[in-house]
Amino acid sequence: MYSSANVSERQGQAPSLAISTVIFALRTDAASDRSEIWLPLVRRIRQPHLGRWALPGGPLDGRESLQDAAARNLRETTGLEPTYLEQLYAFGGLDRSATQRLVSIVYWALVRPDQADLAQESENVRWFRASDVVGLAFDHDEIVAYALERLRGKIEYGSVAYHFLGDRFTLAQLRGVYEAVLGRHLDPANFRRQLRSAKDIAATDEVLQGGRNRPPRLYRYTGPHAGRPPS
Amino acid sequence: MYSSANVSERQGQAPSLAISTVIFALRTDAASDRSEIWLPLVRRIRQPHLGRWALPGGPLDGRESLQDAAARNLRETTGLEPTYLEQLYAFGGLDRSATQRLVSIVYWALVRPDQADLAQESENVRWFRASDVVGLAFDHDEIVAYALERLRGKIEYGSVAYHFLGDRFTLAQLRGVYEAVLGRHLDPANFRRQLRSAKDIAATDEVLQGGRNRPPRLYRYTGPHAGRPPS
DNA sequence: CTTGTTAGAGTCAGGATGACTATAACTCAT
DNA sequence: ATGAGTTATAGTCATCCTGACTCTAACAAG
Repeated sequence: MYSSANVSERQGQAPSLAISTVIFALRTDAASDRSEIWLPLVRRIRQPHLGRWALPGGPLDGRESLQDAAARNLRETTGLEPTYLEQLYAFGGLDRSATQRLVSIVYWALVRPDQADLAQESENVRWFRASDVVGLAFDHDEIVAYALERLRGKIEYGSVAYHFLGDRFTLAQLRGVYEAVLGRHLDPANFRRQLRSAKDIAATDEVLQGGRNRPPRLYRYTGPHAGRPPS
Repeated sequence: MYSSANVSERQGQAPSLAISTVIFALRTDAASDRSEIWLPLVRRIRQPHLGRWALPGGPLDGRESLQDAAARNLRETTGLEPTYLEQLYAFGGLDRSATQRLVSIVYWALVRPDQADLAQESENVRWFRASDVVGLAFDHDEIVAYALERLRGKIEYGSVAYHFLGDRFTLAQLRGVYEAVLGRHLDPANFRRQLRSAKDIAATDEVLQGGRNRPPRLYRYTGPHAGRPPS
């Protein structure tokens, strides 16, 4: 038995506070040539849930802001710097962990495909298709599901989609992001029309050469570049 | 000096975790007959910020879920049971409190006017117009501003407006809620048309008697009754 | 019974949306 | 070189939603 703590023993203790981060990246499936959402998970190297996959995270250090701690999760598991990082939700149910009362403040990040290709994989860090994750440690299954739900909600309204892509992108690539997140096909012509009226996207004078069809024009995102609400 | 703690001394300590709650209620201004957003604040009875007004809240007890702690804030300051209670944001900046590293998970609640009339006021609990609050303890000015912003965002999209009202209400009353939150005039005819297509609102066969004009029909909200996302 | 006020229905033009068609520009196989 | 296949990009058209507005109904107060 890895712990003798039970509910009555830990009633008086102050809850532990941890930060976790859901890191979403876009990967293009080589076979179908369609974009998909992936995320990195880390293998737990201690009890509870030893050996199972979990969201990157750890206890909150007294010297760090919440946002900084989430950025550190991102850096330590993938080697990447955050381009989009926002608070998702604070999870604090009584039965989240068998060994202690644990409150987790969860952030979510978006990284670009060129960054995701650089990210290290190892024995204890591996990338998974977001639609495949199941059987994670703690309540992390539900947290990932909730993060995907929020991602879907945000992409319709706001400006998150661009943060999945590099600074130059084609409209077909951007449409691929929307289709991957929303899970449905979008009409290319109508998609184009909508984005011409979107004000923080601008056409460049370059086109993407090297494809097997008519070369598409490259676009640029000119809006605000990071999502950081209050501190 | 109420504390000798400084930044370097508290670097190693685990952050304290507290729950606070922003409680919004609707009050009808007798003079202009227009609805306004009010909220109760409590006077601090200890350092830091002794004597200043602050959001109701306190440290998180190990036995309570986050939601339960927020409901307790509501109950203890107003005597009310929650009808709408949702997590707002977790604030964890390094300089929120001068005496300790403090992480606050903030909830927001909506209460109906009939409930707000029952709520006790006292020497240390008083209601304020939301647009007037300034000079609160800690960073609570910003928290209230952020809560109002979220309220505005949610009311356009979702079903929060009904939770400000009783189980029977006229369309003029509901429009008053929207106008108070959004801060602008809405056309009565267009507002009516939109709500006829809203599916979780149903007309009753009753009308409100006693006014000085044509008696308006009463409506009922039939959708889900509380906002509780994950735990 | 007239006046003032709100309730509630209806009209109309403009803008956005989804489905669809047509043409342009490129690569590749023959 | 030429035609087939594919994507880029523009345009059309009917429908729905929205804001501004008009009109009538139903009450209270004088």
